Amino acid sequence: MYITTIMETAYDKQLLSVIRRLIISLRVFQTESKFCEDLTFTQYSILSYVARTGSLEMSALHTLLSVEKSTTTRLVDPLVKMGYLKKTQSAHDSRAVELHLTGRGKAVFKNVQDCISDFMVDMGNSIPENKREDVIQSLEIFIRSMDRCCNPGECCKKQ
Amino acid sequence: MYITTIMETAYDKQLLSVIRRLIISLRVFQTESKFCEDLTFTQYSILSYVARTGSLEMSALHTLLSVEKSTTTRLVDPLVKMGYLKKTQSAHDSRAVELHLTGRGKAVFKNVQDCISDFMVDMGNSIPENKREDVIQSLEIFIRSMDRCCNPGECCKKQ
DNA sequence: CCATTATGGTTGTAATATACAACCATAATG
DNA sequence: CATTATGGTTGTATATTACAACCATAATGG
Repeated sequence: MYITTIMETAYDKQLLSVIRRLIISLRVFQTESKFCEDLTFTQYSILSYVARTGSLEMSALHTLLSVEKSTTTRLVDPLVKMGYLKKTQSAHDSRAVELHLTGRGKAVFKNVQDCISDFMVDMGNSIPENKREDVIQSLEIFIRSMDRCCNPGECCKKQ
Repeated sequence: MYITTIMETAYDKQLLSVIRRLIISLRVFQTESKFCEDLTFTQYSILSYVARTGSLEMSALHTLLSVEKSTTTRLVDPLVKMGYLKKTQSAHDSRAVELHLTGRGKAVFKNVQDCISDFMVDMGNSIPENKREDVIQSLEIFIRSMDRCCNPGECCKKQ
């Protein structure tokens, strides 16, 4: 009983420490790094979502990225300016905007994709082969538990 | 052989997807959320590093946080202004600044700690008990592999 | 069929996190 | 003692993001 308590405390500390280090390590994907073709990770993600579906509405995109619609506009903007994405009016809702890859967009996306893919392979390779399944699965669990417990207004804000 | 290739590709995709979702889920800790006592997660971390060591130099802190020294100054600043931290000159190096918790700082830290601790317990609880060890371990592996493969100037920037 | 409400998107404004460069003071080195 | 290195701050700039206000169009419900 006593031991359980101690171990639970230790576990919480580990969790906290892991979260801190995760945030630091994941920083590579957020600010600093223009990957290749001068795109950020998020911009690459946007291209990849559009590529995957052929044509994507802004509203779908802001759901995928989990950001405000205004932020979506601002993230997409440079991609349009650089000529990688094209905006067209949706057929069934004249308010909605559809995103498409341009010819150049496709080419650039292919490049970045290779680049990111190299990265992922590298990363995958530095995880011992027999652990890979576990790692992914654990990450899934971790993410789910974070999402479950961090509903806005709940925990930590209850006070 | 063929199957292996396919599975490796799938694995990379999973990794990519997991990274994206991690970034989104961890956002709670970064911008939005003032936890309690109007502190951000990073500010809480700073208090906790100082509390742990009793007195901490700025240079040690920017190593712990993995940020530029100028950023450290700016993160610490509000905590000093709010009267939670005190800066003193180091005894053995008159250039160096030591951080200490004030009385108020200690009280506030205690509060936030309880708050964060609740959060961690919640989070821990939403991970099935028999998976907890695995999750932590996998996260450790994941972090290590990210740090190993993302050295600045390496992968993705090679081109 | 029109009035109200909801939705999709953009723009204005602001906060935060962060880096890099320039700088000052003090230490360390040779 | 001259040069170089280190600890910290301040100036400046960029990216990410939110919220609020707004416009246009859609949907709903008397």
